[in-house]
Order: sequence, then structure tokens, then C-alpha cells
Amino acid sequence: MTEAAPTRTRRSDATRAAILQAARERFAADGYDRATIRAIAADARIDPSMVMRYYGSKEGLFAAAAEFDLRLPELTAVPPDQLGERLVRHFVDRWENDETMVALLRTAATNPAAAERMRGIFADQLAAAVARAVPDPETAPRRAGLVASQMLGLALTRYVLRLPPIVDTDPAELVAWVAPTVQRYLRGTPDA
Amino acid sequence: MTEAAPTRTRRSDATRAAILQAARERFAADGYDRATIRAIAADARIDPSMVMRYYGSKEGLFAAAAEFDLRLPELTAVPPDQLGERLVRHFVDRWENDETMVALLRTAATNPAAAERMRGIFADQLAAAVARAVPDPETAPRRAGLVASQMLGLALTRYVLRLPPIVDTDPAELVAWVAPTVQRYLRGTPDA
DNA sequence: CTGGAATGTCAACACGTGTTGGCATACAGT
DNA sequence: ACTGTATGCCAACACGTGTTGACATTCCAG
Repeated sequence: MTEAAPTRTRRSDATRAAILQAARERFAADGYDRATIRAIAADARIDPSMVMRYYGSKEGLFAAAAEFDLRLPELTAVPPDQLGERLVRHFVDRWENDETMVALLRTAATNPAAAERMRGIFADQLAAAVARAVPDPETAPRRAGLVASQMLGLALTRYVLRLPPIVDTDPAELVAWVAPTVQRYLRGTPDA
Repeated sequence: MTEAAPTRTRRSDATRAAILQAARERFAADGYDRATIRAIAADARIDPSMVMRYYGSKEGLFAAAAEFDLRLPELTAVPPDQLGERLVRHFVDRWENDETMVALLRTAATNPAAAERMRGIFADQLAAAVARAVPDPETAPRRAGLVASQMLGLALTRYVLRLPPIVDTDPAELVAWVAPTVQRYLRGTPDA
């Protein structure tokens, strides 16, 4: 039997963590198909069969590695006219410091399960937060969708496609340009 | 030797075209890695080896299938205050009727060559057109990049990730919401 | 009609993949 | 010290892939 109370630390936890980190890096750099278990295992300096033992399958590994929390701030606490800037700044910060989102984005382009997870993150985290920061709740899903289109487009062009003008622009300037867009998507109307 | 004058029609042209169409559909649906030559050949009702004969390799086939012309209108002929609407409407129309862009987008997420082609399309077609429709030429690349981030984000969320609120919104309404964004990216300033 | 080129089919190769089971070693509880 | 278990490595399997070459068939110029 296993232990009693609060889950003893196993010696393999270090290995598990190393695998997970290597997996995130490889998935972010290469996407699901091109990131091989052998390469991930080599990065983590363990045998490929260890990945199977601890995560069951490549899909299981990805599911574990693609856990992602946007860590959105509570939007009801933000002055309504600063929602756009706050949100955009938060996203950019988050992406610059955690490659999980890029891994997810790269993979979601070809992997249905990853796309489904993206839709889940959108619905459970972004749309949910937006719903509490919007004038008319009826319009919340569409507003959240528009915000997602701009934010994911920014992530795509900056981290995946690497369009030079977007890569070369520093985060503060990006925020300055994009914040008004998100602000209008959240609180404005199509024609204003 | 081959023929003299204006390139006689060969009997294999139909096969070539069938392969190309099947390739575009498969690349659009599955992305580069998951779209197999065998599947493409089956769709085109020919033998996989024909693909090799006519296109040399899978990369060569993709290069041929991912030829894409945005067919941007001449922006200098558009009233400056309608640039956003014109551009957004054009993009959405183009995507709804030609899946090549989706194939390219799906593939570019994991395939460096496809990403490079995306950057080429951006630079040679979008950025070039934008440069002629912008007040200060100095700012043109960044403006074009911002436009790309919004337009590609829309394509990504609508055709690849299939976020429900974006999928369910009809093109006209999308244009209404997004046009002002693009208009500001083209002619406005960060804070207005 | 006939020979050679164009077009198409078939079977196979070489390779990399995810995955599996067996075996060695290190650890922890008694 | 001894035993059972956790942890790790190795070799191999089964499979699908892009790609290739040999062979059959169809077309067309002479």
C-alpha cells in the first residue's frame, strides 16, 4: 500500500518534473508531432520508457504539460476604462515568462485535443472573466471571442510566425497599440 | 525534345491539378505532418508515386499547394477612412472561398518553411500594400504587422481553433467589429 | 502499324516513431 | 542483513512514413 497522510515525496518526483519541463520546451519549440518522446527523454536525461511509465502515453504527457492557467486578474476590481490595457499587459507578461501557451498554440493548429483544450481555456477562463466586466451580459461571449482573436493573433505573429515588425516591437509599445482594441471589444460598440 | 510554341497541354495536367487540389484540402484539414502522401493520393485517385514524379517530394508538393495570392485591392484607390472596412471585408471573403490560407496557417505553426512563406506573403503583399496607404512610411511595417496580428488571429480562432463565438458570428458582423481596429492600425495612433 | 515516350501501378526499402517487456540496480522497511 | 518495491536502462516490436525502382499500359508521331 501507499502512504497514509499528506502524500510523501517520492524520489521520482524530480524525474517527473524534469520530463515535464523538457516536454514543455519541446512542444513549444516543435509542436506535438515533431516533438518526439526520444528527444524529450534525451533533454531530461532519462530513458524514453520512463516517459511512458510516468505519463502513460505521449497524449498523456501532453495533457500534463499543457495544463495552463491564464491567471487572469479579477476584472471587477479594475476601473472599466483601463480594462483593455490591464488585460493586454497581463497577457504579454504571461507569454513572455511561460512557454506553455506557445506549446499549446503550436499544437492546437493540428491536434484536435489541443484545440479542444484551447476552447476550454477560452470558455472557462477568458470568457468567464469577461462576462463579469462587460455592460450587457448577452454580448459577453462575442466580446470575449474578439479579445481572443486579437490576443492569440498577437501570440501567433510574435512567437510562432515571428513576423519581424511584431518581434522587434517591445512589449510596452505593443500594449499601447493593442490595448485600445481590446478596450473597445470589451466595452464599446462595433462603430465606436 | 518538347514542343515549340505556347506550352502544349499535356495529358497529365489533369492529374497534376487533382493532386494539387487534394493536397490543399488535406493540408488545410490536417496540417503538413498529418497530411500523408498516401491520403492525398487516395483523394486524387492516383498512386502515391505519381506525387513524387510530378512534385519531387512532399516539400515540393507543399510548396506548390501553398502558393497564395492575397489579391489585395489597390489601397491607394480606396478612400482613406474606408481602408479598414475594405481590407477586413476582403480578407474574410478571401478566406471563406479559398482554403489555401488555412492550410498555410496550420502548417506554419510547426513547419519552418511554411512560416518563412508566411513571412514572405506578409512582406511582399500585405506590408507592400500597406506602405502605400499609410501617412508616415516610417511606421508602415509596424502598422502592417498589427493588421496581420488581428487578421491572422481572426483566421486562427475562426478556422483553426473554431472558438464558438467567432464561428457563429456571420462575416458582416465580424467586419463591423474588426474594421475599426484595422482602420486605427493603418491610420491612427496608439492612443486614438 | 510501330516504336518510343508519357503515364500509371505495384511492391518494396529504409527509417523513425510510440510503445512494451525484461532485466539490472538502488532504496527503504523490518 | 534481507526482501520486496521503486526506479532506471536496454533491446526489440509493430507500424506508418516518404521515397524508389521495376514493370505494365496508354498515347502519339513517323
